[in-house]
Amino acid sequence: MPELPDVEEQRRIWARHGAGNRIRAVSAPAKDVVRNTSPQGLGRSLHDRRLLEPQRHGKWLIAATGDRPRILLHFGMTGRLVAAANDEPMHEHDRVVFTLDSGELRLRMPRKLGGVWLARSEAEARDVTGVLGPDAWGADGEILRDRLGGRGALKPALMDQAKVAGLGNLLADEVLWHARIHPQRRGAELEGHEWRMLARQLRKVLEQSVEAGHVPAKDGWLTGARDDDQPSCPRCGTALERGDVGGRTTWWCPRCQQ
DNA sequence: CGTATTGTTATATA
DNA sequence: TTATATAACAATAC
Repeated sequence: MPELPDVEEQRRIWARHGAGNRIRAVSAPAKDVVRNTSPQGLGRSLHDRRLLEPQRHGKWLIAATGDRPRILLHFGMTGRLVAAANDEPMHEHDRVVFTLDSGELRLRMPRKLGGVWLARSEAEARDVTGVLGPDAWGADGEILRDRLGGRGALKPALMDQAKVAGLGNLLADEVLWHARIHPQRRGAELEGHEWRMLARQLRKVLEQSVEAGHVPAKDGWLTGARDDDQPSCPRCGTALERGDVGGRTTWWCPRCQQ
């Protein structure tokens, strides 16, 4: 489930195998995955462009070229980048292929959510991604209170990309569990120390997740427990509670997260 | 067939 | 008006 850490891993792959290289061709076995132009149009715009260092904002990978055209990638639920040699056989889920001077970058994505967009300007990029809040990696207590301190429940706010960018369902639960805050607490009710705790735990969870390239299902983390048959809190052993918050499945510890 | 997950969009409500 | 809540939709594996 590509959230911020997973996309950061894709950014590293693009940086390692793409940056500095020139695009020779673009092909798309699944042409509908190229969203706002055709594969041919993408190829025309990108032909012979040199790839720069890619950026990430929330769950979006922004791969700049030359200076104008940017490639925007969103990985949906199942997408990832694969660096491959030119003669490597295609995988059935390789949806878009960027052929470079050396090797290829392939968007491998079993389910065709997400996709590839072309943006010729900052404004076009914004239209594609929608309004994105500040990236969650780097958000401090001030920013969190400022962005999430509304009257709504905290978890849906955490996942709202316009408020803070990069968190999905798994990370939101993980961070709230670490910070011992109930997912349905209203942002407006939180105290100063809770914002600081939230920011500290957010930083900790993101640090370790970004390093791993995904949210690790490690001991002592909610993600390591939530898929068990009888999930219990890794901290206190209480049976975890499962519910629906903001339309998403949510796990929390009824004892730690009051 | 329902569930799961990422988003977007539309509509309703406070 | 703005923010929030709810539901539908898209895609595909299990």
